[in-house]
Amino acid sequence: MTAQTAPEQLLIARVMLESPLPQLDRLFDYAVPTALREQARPGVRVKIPLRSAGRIARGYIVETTEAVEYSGTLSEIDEVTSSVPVLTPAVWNLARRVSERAAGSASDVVRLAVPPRQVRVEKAWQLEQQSENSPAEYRANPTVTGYGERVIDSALDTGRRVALAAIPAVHEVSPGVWVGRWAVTLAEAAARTLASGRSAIVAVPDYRDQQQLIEALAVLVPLDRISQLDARQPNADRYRAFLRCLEAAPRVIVGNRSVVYAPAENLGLIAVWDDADPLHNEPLSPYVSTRDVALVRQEQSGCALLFASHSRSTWLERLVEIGYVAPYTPDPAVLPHVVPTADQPGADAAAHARIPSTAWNTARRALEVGPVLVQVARPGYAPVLACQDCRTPARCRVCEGTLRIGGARQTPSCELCGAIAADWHCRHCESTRIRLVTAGTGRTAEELGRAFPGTRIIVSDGERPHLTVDARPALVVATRGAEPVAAGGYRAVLLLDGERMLARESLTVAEDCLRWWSNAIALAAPRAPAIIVGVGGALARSLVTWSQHRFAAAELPDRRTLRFPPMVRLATVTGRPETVEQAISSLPDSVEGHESATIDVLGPVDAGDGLVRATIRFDYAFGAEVARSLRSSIIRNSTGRTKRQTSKATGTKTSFRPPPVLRVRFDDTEILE
DNA sequence: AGCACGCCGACT
DNA sequence: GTCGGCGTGCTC
Repeated sequence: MTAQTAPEQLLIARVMLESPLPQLDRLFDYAVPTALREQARPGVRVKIPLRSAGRIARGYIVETTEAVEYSGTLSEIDEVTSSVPVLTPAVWNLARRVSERAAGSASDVVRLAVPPRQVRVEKAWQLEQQSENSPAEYRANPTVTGYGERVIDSALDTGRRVALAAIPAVHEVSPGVWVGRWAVTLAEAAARTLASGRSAIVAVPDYRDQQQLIEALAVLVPLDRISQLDARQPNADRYRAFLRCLEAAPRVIVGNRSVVYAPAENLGLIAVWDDADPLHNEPLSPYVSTRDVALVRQEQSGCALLFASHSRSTWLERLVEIGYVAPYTPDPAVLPHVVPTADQPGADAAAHARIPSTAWNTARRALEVGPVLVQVARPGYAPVLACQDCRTPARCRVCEGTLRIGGARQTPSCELCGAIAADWHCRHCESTRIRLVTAGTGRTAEELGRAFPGTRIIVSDGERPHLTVDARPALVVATRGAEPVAAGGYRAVLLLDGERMLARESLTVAEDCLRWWSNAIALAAPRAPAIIVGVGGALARSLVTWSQHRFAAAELPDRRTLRFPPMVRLATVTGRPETVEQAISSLPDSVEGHESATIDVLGPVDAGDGLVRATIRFDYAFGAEVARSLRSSIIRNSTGRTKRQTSKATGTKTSFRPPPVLRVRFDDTEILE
């Protein structure tokens, strides 16, 4: 060592391992060799030895420090895979909080947040970064229109949390290009954020929504300031877009659910379109929805948060009621022309198929001037148990869960708590006769086409979706959720399968239907009639007055009484009976400072393959405690569990892992279906 | 996951 | 007396 070299402090890197194993879900300290000092910055991918020098694991440096927290001898970082800091501190903090809340691994969340590395893409990007051509400054003063003078602007500027009732209309953003008006609103909000020098993230449920948003953005924001980050795009494209987000210049980042993890520095806005759409539910562990990630990220970053939708979800309504999110409605108000009809399908079946005469007449007239939307149910619903006499769906008398039946002559039992419904009787008509109701498949386009001979028919469904249709007359038959945007709006909207959609057995069926119908009605031209067939009561009323939030608000007291989401939270625990039993028995039974908060367990019920499932219901105050408790149960059960079995027959040794030792899932609304 | 440590049966 | 079986536990 020469005299000039100052004695260097030992540099320590704290590393998150890329591993799904819960027992490895913590930071490990490694010494940074002198040769890697320059590269070993927080956020970079590294390779490190684990347990023995021969075994190399991958991970990310989360932070560097000079203080030693680990008392043993440190191993050295083996290699810095790339000097690009892909796991930013903000995203790391988000991943850690989100995983804690969901009793999952931080590395599982990071896997959603950081796309796999593409060496060629990364090299090209790095080269481009050196050439230092910063984008032209975005000079504009965009404003969010349709909500009163600068009302939303100031909400954005002050970082508020907002539940925004979208404007039910379509809009021509450039000649011949029509999008839902909601897309314009979100694009304006994003543009305003960008103009203030900050980035905006906009999460939409599916690709069709994303297209509309991009069209709306393209006329407001320079194209090189827009990134599309979508888990379905090819890896190279996704990684390229991801790297762009790491650049200092603010951007608008658009994508589906995983976009809420985009590494935008200086984040000014997170916007979520239609938060109740099930596509916002992440199917990968730890199963955290866009809504929840957005709420956590807003809390951490202090950015503005915009939930926009035509129909308010009960989850959002709860947040409005506790004052956490502020509601805004269009000003001037926009009221679609909704007409409920109790008319029965016409007797003349051959001519009118199953369309009631009022609906048929309206459609006939509208078809003379432009396109008409016909929304139908998706084919094939599961059979449900209902009262044989009055058709009221059968529910568990203990917990209001859904009743299921195993075999033909078996007694129905509750899917949630397992209670046997031995002496069931209908709470509506007191009948004791229960039967299986099978909702038939949806009506076909051909069937509808026969009712309107000589008309152009366009079918849009899950397999053959149409994004848009032109303004010429056509009967557009779409399954719910696959409605195209029509140039100028539909001249009439027919919601035909209301009854069938409502027949689906699910706690959330009413709010789901309200969302599907509202989204379809919002595609109508100004003052064009939207006819809803066979639906009355509070549902129809909230559509006619276009005040879906009132319906959501009215749901909440019932949910509180029944102890159902969103008034309580749920966690389902699946595993072998003794494991689930252990996890349940180690749950906390009280939370300090929240003496009135309660927790209870439904089940366990059989989940097949020798596994059982219990559903834990708890008040929000319990959230952190329940997550922590379940997490430690997961860790306890994940260690030393590999069992080797010697097969008697062949004498060969097979190593097998018992199926998921303990699976935990929070706020899974599908459990109620 | 992997891999090392550690405590009981059949062998030079 | 040991060699090695795989249950248990740890990984900076």
